[in-house]
Amino acid sequence: MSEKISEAELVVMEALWEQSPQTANDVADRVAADREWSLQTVKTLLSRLMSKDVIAAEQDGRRFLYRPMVARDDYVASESGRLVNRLFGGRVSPLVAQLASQDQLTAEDIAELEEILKGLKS
Amino acid sequence: MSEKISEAELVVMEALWEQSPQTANDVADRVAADREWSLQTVKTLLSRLMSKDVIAAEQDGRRFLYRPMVARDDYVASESGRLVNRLFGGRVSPLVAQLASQDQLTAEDIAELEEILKGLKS
DNA sequence: CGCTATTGACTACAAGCGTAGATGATGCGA
DNA sequence: TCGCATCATCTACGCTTGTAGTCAATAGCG
Repeated sequence: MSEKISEAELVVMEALWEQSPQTANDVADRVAADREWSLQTVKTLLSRLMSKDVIAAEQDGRRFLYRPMVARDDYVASESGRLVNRLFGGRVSPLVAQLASQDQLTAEDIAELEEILKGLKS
Repeated sequence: MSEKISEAELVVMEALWEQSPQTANDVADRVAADREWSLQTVKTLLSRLMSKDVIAAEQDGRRFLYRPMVARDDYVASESGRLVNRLFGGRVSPLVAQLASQDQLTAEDIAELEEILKGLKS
């Protein structure tokens, strides 16, 4: 489907998902929390995301307001699916087993997982 | 830690994880199931994996026997962790919720997840 | 002992990525 | 109306990736 979003581009996407629409400057400010990027870098990333059709811009006076064209949920879904397929042969439980063995599961996670399972069984 | 393994390189790693040690030819044959790569391509990938120190080679006559230096489990663990951190703020349950909402959970997965949770609670 | 087939090393090359400078248009304040 | 600040666009450049060709060494066969 929509082209691959690179690591750096994703940081910009996150900023837009957090709030939109935003000007390039807004995005740069928001991104500055994570990365030490110049404004130019952020603009380049915005323009690459534009050509990948994952964001759109609407003109507002002499600047542009950018907004995401793909929902974060959709992106996250496709990335998670890709990982599960690549590394776990499409099976989800080994992934969780893996994370569990790394102690990446918080008590809260465990409780929530139980909820999820309960919901699925009915 | 060890450097990033690219998509194509991962295919080669999978072949080595499946069985090792193997010669370049063995790997190429095994890889041929997935990808239409020339033997040269596989050799290049092997040599890049060597310089990334994720595989090692031992000389056997005039050829080399390659073997992985990182366990598949370790790699998988770090990749899963990365994904969970990048996309879910380190929380595991939203990942599973996400996959569940895509119907990626098989009945078997659900049963196994219950087992995992049971194990964790004790 | 010389030739050929095999094998790793070196080289290549286009596309994508991370990072950013230079340029050019333009709206606004003086 | 003129200069400046502000934007977006164009260009750049070194690095990685995907894919593969060529070269040089060498082991084994005849």
